[in-house]
Amino acid sequence: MHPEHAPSPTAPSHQRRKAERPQELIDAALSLFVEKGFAATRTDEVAARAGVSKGTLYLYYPSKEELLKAVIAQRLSSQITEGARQVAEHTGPCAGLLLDVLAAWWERVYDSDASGVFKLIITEVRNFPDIAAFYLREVVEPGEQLIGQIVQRGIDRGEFRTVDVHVVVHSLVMPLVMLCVHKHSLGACGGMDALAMDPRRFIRQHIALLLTGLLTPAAPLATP
Amino acid sequence: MHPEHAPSPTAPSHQRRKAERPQELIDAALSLFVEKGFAATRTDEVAARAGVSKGTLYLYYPSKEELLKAVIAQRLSSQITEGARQVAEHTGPCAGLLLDVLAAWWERVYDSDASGVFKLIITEVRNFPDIAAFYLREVVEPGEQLIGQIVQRGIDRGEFRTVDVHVVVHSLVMPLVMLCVHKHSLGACGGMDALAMDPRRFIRQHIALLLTGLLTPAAPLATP
Amino acid sequence: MHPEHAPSPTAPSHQRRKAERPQELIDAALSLFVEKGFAATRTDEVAARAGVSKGTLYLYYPSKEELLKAVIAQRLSSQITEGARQVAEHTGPCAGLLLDVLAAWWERVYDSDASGVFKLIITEVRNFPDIAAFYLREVVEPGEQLIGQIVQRGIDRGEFRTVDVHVVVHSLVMPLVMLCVHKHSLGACGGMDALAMDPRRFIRQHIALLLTGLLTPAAPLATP
Amino acid sequence: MHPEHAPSPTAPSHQRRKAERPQELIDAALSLFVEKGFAATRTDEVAARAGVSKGTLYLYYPSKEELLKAVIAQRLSSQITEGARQVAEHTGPCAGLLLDVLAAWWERVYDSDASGVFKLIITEVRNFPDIAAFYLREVVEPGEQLIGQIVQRGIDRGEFRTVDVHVVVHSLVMPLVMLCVHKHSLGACGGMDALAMDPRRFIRQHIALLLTGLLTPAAPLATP
DNA sequence: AATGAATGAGGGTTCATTCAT
DNA sequence: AATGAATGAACCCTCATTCAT
Repeated sequence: MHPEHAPSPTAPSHQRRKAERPQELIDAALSLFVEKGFAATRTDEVAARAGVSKGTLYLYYPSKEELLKAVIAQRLSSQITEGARQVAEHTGPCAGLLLDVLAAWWERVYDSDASGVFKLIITEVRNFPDIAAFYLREVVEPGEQLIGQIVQRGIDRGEFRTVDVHVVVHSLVMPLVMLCVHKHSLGACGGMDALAMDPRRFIRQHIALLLTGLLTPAAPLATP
Repeated sequence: MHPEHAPSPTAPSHQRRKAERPQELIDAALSLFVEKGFAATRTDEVAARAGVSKGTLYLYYPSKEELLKAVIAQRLSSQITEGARQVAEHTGPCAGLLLDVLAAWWERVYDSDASGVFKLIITEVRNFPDIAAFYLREVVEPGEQLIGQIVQRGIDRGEFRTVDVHVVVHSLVMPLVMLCVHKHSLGACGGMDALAMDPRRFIRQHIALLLTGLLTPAAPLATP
Repeated sequence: MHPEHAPSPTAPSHQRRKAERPQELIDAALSLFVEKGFAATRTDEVAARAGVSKGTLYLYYPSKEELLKAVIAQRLSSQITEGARQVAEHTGPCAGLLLDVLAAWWERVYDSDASGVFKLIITEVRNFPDIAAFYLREVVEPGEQLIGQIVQRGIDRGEFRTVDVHVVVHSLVMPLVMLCVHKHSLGACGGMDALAMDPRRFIRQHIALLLTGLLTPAAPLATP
Repeated sequence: MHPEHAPSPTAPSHQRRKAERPQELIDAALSLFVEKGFAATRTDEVAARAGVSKGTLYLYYPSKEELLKAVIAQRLSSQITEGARQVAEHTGPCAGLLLDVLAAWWERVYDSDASGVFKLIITEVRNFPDIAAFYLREVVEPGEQLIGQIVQRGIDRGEFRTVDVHVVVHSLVMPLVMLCVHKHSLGACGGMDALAMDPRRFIRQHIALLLTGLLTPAAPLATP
């Protein structure tokens, strides 16, 4: 209808900014919500960190609460799909696959600001119950599915001892999540490095330790 | 001044109530802070749940923030000492000791409302940095000390393989903490039991799984 | 339950103020809503005119809109009952009764701040449709009933010509209402006395003029 | 400056639109101001109802308040002149003239959206005192002049009894104005037709009723 | 000691107005 | 001329804190 106003690669900067605003606001909101909590974050802070005025925020999100939901929704989309691809392609021993998939996924999340989403959910889920169902469906279930599948395959192939898959999955994953949470709580309280260790090294050693308990005596940890 | 109100061994019940007020307020505050977060909890709610009026709260704590600190401080005291005693008395294999100490400590915490303190600290530590130092000194360090000691003793005795003590301690403990946090976040969002498992059983299996990876091939899991 | 807190004639001034607050707030709100309109009146203005702070207003009324409804509701109660009593007691000619009832009712309303309610309803009824039904039921219908009854009695007795009762009632009443509205709109714009006349005199002459048109040639205006 | 855009008798349609913008904006503003009140009407609503964007409104009127003044000013011009012409041409009895002039004028106003201006003035005159002087000079005074003149002529000719002209004028006119106001307040609150009558019929009967009281016994209501 | 009415600073949200395009 | 994104002052309402009783 109004082709002369359609955004295009050569659109004026005014138009390009508009397209980027929602993401800028979500980024600002995520960092502040994780930092201070939802209730303690003021909308002007979010706007200021996104480089706009308070009123502008409301051009894109109708309320602070909707902004929170947008933050959660957009960070949860497709965090799992990448791992699924890795699994599909893999052919070698399951132990190595587990280590690779978990460590790769975790490093991707831990290094990005998506790591804060775990803290955010822990903090806010009881005040906004919609989030719970969403998170379970989008993250918890597909994630457990994925890891559980690998563990089951290892058992079926005789690489792993016969164990409760559910238990193993949680023993593996909980510390990964915990480190993400830690990064944004005690870990962010400068000066006192509570854990006093390299998180990457820890995660790999943690997985290896569990694999040691998991492997049948004969099985190798990785392809020789 | 009012001798007829002087406290006595046979003081009237409303005198006894007075002595219990601080604890009642702390209990009310803890449950609400854990439930909704510090910022989203109103002081009238705390007072109401403690069965007093809003003004009364301020007779015992000078501000909402001081109330928070009192909540944290009183819940962290002497959660560790019990474990230390167990360790001192124990003589058998370290694997059994680890399982006993960890499971006993965890069950005590998980079943009480002290479990909420973990969520509370994760949520609020960045807004109240005093809490960080306090928590590290009172909980994290003595806890790691205690568990680390047992692991080290197992290595020294040849029961455990030579591993990074720090890593093992965190692999062991993080899921315990995580379950406490879960109880008060997703786990409290009625209806959807995300984990779908018995936490007690999980914790024992988790520890056993790690011990399997930890034990030297010859060592027994428990006293034969 | 708490007899020691029950308000009593000898209650402390603190208690007596509390009992008077709702009326003080309604009076303040009525005058301001009539003066500036509902939307253009700020809640702090209402509070200030009532001699309290902004927060106090919300101890008594949960929102500005509920305050408006309270204003309307309390001013409409029992404005009609007094007239009904006069009618019941009267025995003489209907013309005199009409003049007395209408002029008395009108003077009572015109001189009090209830006169502003007419303007308020005209102004706000479309934004708050609840008010319409309430006003029709509490004021319009009983009022028309009352006046219509007198007119009908006059016709039945042969004092008045046979006319459309409905029309007469409205011809009589509309200028009365109009003067009330005028008092709070153009009439309040100091300096320019648009009507340039004594409203009391006008109302009596207006009624008399209509009665002249109403009376059968033989009937007297009042008891001889 | 831009000769290619110079307006011409055969200007393109978007030029003609431009010329109509002020009127479209005034129409939109009038209907909304009457509906919701000045303060409760948002400028985007006015713009939307006029079919333009919010910014465009400010090309034609420098502020919301100036728009209000424009609305009032343009609706008040020349509502009276038509009546004046009728009076000048008339020769028959004054009673018929009064009925014709008043009913014709009233029907013209009541059926158009000019009827809303009465409500608008009642509602806003205290917030914008400029309007008061303007309205009195442009509408009230010439209107009273016109009607008063006819009444006076009737008295002079012996058609009407000797009465207070001022009173008669207001008794005649107030219900006419009131019906206009009613149309846009209670009358617009769908469903409950408070008056339950045909306004045209009422107005004619109202005037006739007053004329009955006004006429000397011998005078006819209209030319035989 | 206990109450709860009162306060007022502060936060979420709206909207008249501006201005780059 | 027209747009609509952006602004920020202002408004409604909340709630931590105080204090008279």
